[in-house]
Amino acid sequence: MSQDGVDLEKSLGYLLKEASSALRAAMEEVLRPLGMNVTHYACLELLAQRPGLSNSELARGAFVTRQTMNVLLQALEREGDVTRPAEAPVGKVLPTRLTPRGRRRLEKASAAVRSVEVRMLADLTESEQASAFRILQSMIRSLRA
Amino acid sequence: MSQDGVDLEKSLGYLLKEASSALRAAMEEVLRPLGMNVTHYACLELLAQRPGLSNSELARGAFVTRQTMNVLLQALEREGDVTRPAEAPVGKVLPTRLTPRGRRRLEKASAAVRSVEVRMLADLTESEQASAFRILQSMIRSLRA
DNA sequence: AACGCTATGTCAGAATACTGACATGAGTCA
DNA sequence: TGACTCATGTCAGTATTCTGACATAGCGTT
Repeated sequence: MSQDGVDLEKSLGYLLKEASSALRAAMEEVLRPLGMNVTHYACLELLAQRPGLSNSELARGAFVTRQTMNVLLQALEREGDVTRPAEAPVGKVLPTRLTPRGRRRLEKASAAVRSVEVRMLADLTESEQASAFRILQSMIRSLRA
Repeated sequence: MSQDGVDLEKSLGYLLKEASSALRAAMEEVLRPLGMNVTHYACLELLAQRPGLSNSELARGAFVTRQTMNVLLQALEREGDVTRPAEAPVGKVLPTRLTPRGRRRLEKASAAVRSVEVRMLADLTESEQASAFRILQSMIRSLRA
């Protein structure tokens, strides 16, 4: 910017984008040494919390299309971080699971990401964090309506 | 998701991404009928607030690389929404300005985007909005540190 | 003046994510 | 049962964004 610190009438929408962008950059930075990117990490984290998620469900959870998630899953499968049955147990849905190797890689990544989040919240009180939680959820609900 | 509404231990980071993603989707939706996307709009809005911004400055403000912003500016120039001098008045920096046509297109887009933001904040009180402002700025500051 | 350092605009190629399309399976309803 | 709708996994092609690289201009220090 030609003149910083003047942040003239920044809207909440812009601030939201700015914060999200800064968070993503910080995450990419700590994940790169581990050979991961954010989508990569999001996928493994989702699988740790909800084993057996399908490709489409993972895509929605990581905010990408199911085609994009599919190529990521193929790569993760090739590297041995996740497994999918060769045939669908029911319907066409292929439930995905972490392998022990994937779980180990996720642990390191989780620690790195947690440290970023801790830094992000460093100057906020408990009650401010609770407010942020409520407010963000309200925004999401209203936007989806 | 296989089971929605259970939002198990969602982190603030995830919520931030979720809100930003929902906002972007909502913006794309209202901008599409106007033949614009979000980066498109961000560029014009920045130019309205700070006429004469350079390519690199616009890129930083819209959270893309300067290469990406450059191709966008070339398109905007071709369509007659912005103008850039053929030669740099000083150094290599090419100051960009809105044309009357660009200003008119921006006005419609601004109205559409504002309506989205109003919807996003519909269920929040004035003081909650002020809290959101403070909190997001704190997060950004901490992440950049 | 001369040397580094940084930032800019731009070109080319690579990587990444997307849109479109298809066949298939589950669920619904008449 | 049959028709319809919707969601899934996947393939192909397109579009978009990024990384790498280059020449150049401003700025500060020596």
